[in-house]
Amino acid sequence: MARRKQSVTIKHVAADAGVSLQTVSRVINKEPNVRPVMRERVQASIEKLGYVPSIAAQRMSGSRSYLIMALNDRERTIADWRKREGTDWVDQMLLGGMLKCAEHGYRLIVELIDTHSDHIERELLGAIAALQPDGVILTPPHSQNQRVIELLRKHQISVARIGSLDGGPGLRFTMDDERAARLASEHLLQLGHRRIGFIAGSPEYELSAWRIDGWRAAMRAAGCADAGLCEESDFSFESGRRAARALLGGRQPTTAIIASNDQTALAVMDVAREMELSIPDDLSLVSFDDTPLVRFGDPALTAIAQPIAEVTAQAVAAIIEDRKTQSELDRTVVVPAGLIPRQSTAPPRNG
Amino acid sequence: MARRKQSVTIKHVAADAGVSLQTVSRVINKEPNVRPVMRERVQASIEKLGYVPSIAAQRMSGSRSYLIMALNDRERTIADWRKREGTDWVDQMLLGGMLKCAEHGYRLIVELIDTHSDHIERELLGAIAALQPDGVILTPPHSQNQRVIELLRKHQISVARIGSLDGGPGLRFTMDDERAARLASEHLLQLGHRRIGFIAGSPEYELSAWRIDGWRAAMRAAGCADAGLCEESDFSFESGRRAARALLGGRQPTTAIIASNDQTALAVMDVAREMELSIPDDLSLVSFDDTPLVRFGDPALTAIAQPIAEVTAQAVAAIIEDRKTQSELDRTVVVPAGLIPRQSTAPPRNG
DNA sequence: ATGAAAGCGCTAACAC
DNA sequence: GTGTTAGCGCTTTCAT
Repeated sequence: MARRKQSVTIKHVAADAGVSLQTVSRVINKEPNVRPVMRERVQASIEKLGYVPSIAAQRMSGSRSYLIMALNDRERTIADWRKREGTDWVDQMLLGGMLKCAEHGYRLIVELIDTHSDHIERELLGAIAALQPDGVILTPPHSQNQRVIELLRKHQISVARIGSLDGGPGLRFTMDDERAARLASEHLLQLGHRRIGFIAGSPEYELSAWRIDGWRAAMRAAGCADAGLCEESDFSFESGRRAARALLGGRQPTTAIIASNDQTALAVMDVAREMELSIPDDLSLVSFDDTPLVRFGDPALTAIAQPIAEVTAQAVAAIIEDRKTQSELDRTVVVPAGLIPRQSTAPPRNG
Repeated sequence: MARRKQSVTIKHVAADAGVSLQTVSRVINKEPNVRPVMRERVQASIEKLGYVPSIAAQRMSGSRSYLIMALNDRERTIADWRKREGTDWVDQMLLGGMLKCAEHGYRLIVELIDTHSDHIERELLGAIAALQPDGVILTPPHSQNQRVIELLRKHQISVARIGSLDGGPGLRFTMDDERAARLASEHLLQLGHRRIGFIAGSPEYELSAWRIDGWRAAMRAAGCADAGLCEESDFSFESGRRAARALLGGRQPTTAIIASNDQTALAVMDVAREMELSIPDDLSLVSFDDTPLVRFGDPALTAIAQPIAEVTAQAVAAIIEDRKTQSELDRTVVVPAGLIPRQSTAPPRNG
């Protein structure tokens, strides 16, 4: 197969503008030490010839690949895609990430890695070797995986971690899950609920603990007991059902439940239906994911809206900035999630 | 900034195996003219060192970039992502496309291009120059854009077109929209409907006409009049409402409607609600998209399920095959969409 | 069947 | 400020 060559290269531009390759390169990369006259002349040639640098070539010689990898848990992501229930985590990452990337001539590329695999390092190394991304955006649970973080650092790849604060210095992003859980709890407390159950997410996720903290803080601030009102889940529908039955089945059933994601929230609705509990009359419900099923279901659920697009956009921006900066960035960025009240929360019956 | 180098390169493997670079390259690319002994020796070194070729370097020298671009309409895609109503077209493309790519060491990269822009060629040229993809998967309406197809052909990029048959030779994929529309119509005819309205999609889309054809064929085969029963839309909710009002507002309202996508189907539900028509008692409804809102709404809609993941997987496979083959491929692949009966279709009241 | 050499498009380092 | 040189990791071509 014939060698496929670039139609317009930096050489063409250099020839057309009557300057050296290096000057063109400097203009492309917005480097200093180019007279405005030259700069304009080169820019004109670029426009005229419709020149766009090859990112492969840029990567080969320079330090940048103009590629940012969005790393997601393979199993969960594929399961969501297959289920087709509208979970749009990846879409929101693309929305925020791709657009921000485009502003800077970068591309976002989605990559799936097994979380529980022994050879997670091998998998990741493969992706790194193949793509050589300038940066990686880690989502839970990868964002708290020390082996992953270490590996990326060793390869001098900028890392933005979403939903994890442990794990050393770097770029950390949270949606302030603790505050979000507090908001949800306070919303229910204000409606008059006292026995508010909490379905925690998988303990493998750092943010699961934050959410419990927020709920517990709110409960205690209001003088409510929280003992026995927190049930664990693994974010799955089935584990949500188990948790819901535990919270609703006892002698003192909760009058409200906060579920750590959409699946467990739907599970609560399912159990409530079985028990002939009406939402919100007999039971109030808050979902920690604002997915389509949650928003457009009957009743529409009060939910925590996580600004995933915004967080991803900021993560991309931070990575690009990190590339330019000499010193390694070390900061935490908070893009708070908000509460959207809908029809699933109301005062308790005997409130 | 320091030059960031590959940790394990083909050189390391060659040294470790005691062979030339060339032999390693041959093994990587599964080329002939390597003795089994050598091949195994090299494979062992690759495994041992965890070597993975750099796709940037592969692209620089060879003819392949191991990148496949999935091109989507920018405006529509971003609108869907922002609306957050669960449209999962891109997700399904990723599901089918990424996994198939992974099998062959390829990556799928999503790219958004304006459809109505004058400088669509410039945009596309930019993406081509930057990424130099081996292949591009075109979705409607790009898949029928002659300028786009021409441009890609000129750059020797394999093209797989989904949802377009016009536009010359190449790899064409359809979900047999005509048959799908026929299935939907026959389903309603069998239930006893005679006045079945059809909300067509945007006439800019080739497949909109196919669907009309399928519906019309079924109607005529059943001896039903179809005059005045087809209303145009642009796939938007508002245009769906207009179409629904036209079909339901006259003296002889239709007893069933087939809507060309989820938005127009939801619009029909909206209008039906306003007119106090019950679905399916007063009106049967079929949606041409099987999105979450359609599946989990109340009532759950009878829908055409489009195998987007499967089509994309096949498109990826065809592109990769096309790269290997000398002769250019020219064929049409049909991955038929199916009908999923749900609660929105029933015999007409006076049927 | 295997190896050596040239070059893809670009940038870092250094000269001027 | 600007140009020159070397080389990134790999594949192609050609020689052996």
